[in-house]
Amino acid sequence: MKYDQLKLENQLCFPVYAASRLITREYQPYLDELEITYPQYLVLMILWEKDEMPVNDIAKKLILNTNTITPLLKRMETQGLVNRERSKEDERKVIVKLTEIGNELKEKAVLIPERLASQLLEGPMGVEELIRLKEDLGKIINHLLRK
Amino acid sequence: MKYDQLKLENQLCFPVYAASRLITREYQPYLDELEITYPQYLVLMILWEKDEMPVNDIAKKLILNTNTITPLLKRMETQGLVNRERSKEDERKVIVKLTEIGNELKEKAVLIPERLASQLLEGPMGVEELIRLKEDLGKIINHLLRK
DNA sequence: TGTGATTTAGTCTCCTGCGATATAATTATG
DNA sequence: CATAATTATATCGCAGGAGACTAAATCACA
Repeated sequence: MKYDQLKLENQLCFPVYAASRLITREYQPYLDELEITYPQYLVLMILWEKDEMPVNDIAKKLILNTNTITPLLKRMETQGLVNRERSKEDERKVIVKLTEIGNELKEKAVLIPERLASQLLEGPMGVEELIRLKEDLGKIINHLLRK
Repeated sequence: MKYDQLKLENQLCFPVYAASRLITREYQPYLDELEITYPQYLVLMILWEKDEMPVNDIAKKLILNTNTITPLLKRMETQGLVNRERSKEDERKVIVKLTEIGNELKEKAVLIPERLASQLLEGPMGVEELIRLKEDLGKIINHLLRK
């Protein structure tokens, strides 16, 4: 059939798109407990690893534009999770850092990856396959970023 | 280190999330030519394969809620890509079908998957690996939908 | 030193994506 | 037949995500 490549099932794009939403959905109940959203969780993970980062560094790590990250960070500031203040050295930069509350969330969040991992492992894929999947996606991400 | 599992790089979720956005971004220039968005393209692919579907069937295929798909379809109707009309047999149903214009877009769209595929194949992964990746994601999607 | 380019954030606007809820049509059941 | 449950779609409100653009600070270099 001439248009076979236009079938949804034959494309890589759709599974990536669908899996992304389904995985986010899977996080939802755990994130609800902490009263944060999935992108907020990603920001927190970055800051837990290295506190005090300029907006742009966070955007780069998450591969997001500043017009996405700025309102996100503002909402997080309103919720009392982070502080935002201009850098003294370079006044173009806004340094984002965790509040006490943001820092304390780490203790509760530490269980989330374990729970997710065990949920995924209930499925047909083993640890090695999931790691390979992660690495394969990493290859695609690097390839697309390189251009 | 106690919190290693909270590092961004150690989680599967983030690569899926990032790859999804990057791939969509890769489609953008091609979709811009057709003046459609990525989710609109997904809807069209479904209708190109089987025209005249109720809203709910489209939503299920795309794993989207009706509150996402309804405004999407309305915008597509405004753009003249599809028609929406209530089913005679079951008046709860709204049947979505392609317009002449929506149908003709198929001819132009047929090149998109080829272009995307060749772009991905410029990267470090071969056809077999990409197919395996698609299947692995399919396994995860099925597992998460099953629950 | 001055000025044009670059960097960094932010704003505006539009399109998703979804939880909660509403409404109307249909089906199931006592 | 009546009404409760289910199904199909839509609405409301909020949080992303991104393109196009603006503004301010800093940098590069003639």
